[in-house]
Amino acid sequence: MSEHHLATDPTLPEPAELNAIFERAEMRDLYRISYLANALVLPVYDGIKHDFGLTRGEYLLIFCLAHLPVLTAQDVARMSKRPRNTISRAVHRMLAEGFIDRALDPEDGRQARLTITDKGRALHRTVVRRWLAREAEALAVLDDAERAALDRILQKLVTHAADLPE
Amino acid sequence: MSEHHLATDPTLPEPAELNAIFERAEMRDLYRISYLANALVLPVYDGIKHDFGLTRGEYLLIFCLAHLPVLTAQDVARMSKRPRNTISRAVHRMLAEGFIDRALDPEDGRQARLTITDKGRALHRTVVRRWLAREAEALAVLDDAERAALDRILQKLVTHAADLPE
DNA sequence: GACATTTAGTTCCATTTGGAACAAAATGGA
DNA sequence: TCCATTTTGTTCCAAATGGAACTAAATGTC
Repeated sequence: MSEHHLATDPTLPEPAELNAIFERAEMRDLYRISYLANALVLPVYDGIKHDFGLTRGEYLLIFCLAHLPVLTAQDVARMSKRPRNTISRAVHRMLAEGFIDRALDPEDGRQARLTITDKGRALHRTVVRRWLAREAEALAVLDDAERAALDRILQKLVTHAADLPE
Repeated sequence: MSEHHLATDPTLPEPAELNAIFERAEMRDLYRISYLANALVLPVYDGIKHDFGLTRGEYLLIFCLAHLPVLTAQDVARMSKRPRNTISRAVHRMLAEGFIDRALDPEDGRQARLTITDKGRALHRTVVRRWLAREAEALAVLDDAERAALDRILQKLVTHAADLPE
């Protein structure tokens, strides 16, 4: 096995050894959460873009409006922690596609009230199936107790994170 | 409270009500994981870019090399589930900055063996403090048992996710 | 009521991003 | 040995991204 590889030692890791980083990372949980978002969530967004032509920000806008009846662009920016200009662009493209409606607020000339259309809701229903399928794949390794624990803990983290600075 | 707002009903949500989406989202866990990655992780990357001029992909490269002694660019792409061209660019910029070294593999002319330099390791040590601080803030709402549970569950999810398609 | 400050939304611009096509090296058959 | 296939890494290009500066409307202060 070892015959004068000194110049190139240590050896390159086997594919399976690459997972060692999950245990060695100093910020274990943050690193894993970030990895999971990449590995689980981004492929779904890729599929959404491929099949429906929506970017991440555009779909997020529809998703928010599918769960809260009226929102301003600012609301969406706050909910998704994304810059306002991204949302602004998404609003105009989703308007053009007929997925959302927009009504100037008669009581505050600055803001506009955004709502989802039937077409937008139909899109949402279709896409949600993909999310649920992906989630089921991902959570397949967990038993019921673990799922319940994860659910409870994530909810705590998420409401706390919403209050953190930056 | 209600005096002829019919044209603009229903009312816009209060800021606190925006969190309702965490409970209404069909793919609760996936949505929360994605949100946490945005809310917790991206601000740290912003700080890294601001203070050290490294993009997310560039820092990830250094981070991987800080935990595994030798890697190819392909290894890093697989570990981080990012496209190879992104890593390729990061390699050359981090070489120019002196954070990593690169040695052509004498046994396989296609690949190059990447290692971290002392300068890279010093950067890593500095940046890790930010990650740990952010993680501590985020996990402050959890008790010890919850942290242990989260740790165990995330490890399960992460190793499973590494095997999922896409 | 005039004026500074805040807030919602948009536009501009430079950077980042990733898919696709590519060259070079290695591998696997026949 | 020869040729098809796979693998590593790179370049090209079009799209997405986000910071900063801006307009317009609302709010707060004197």
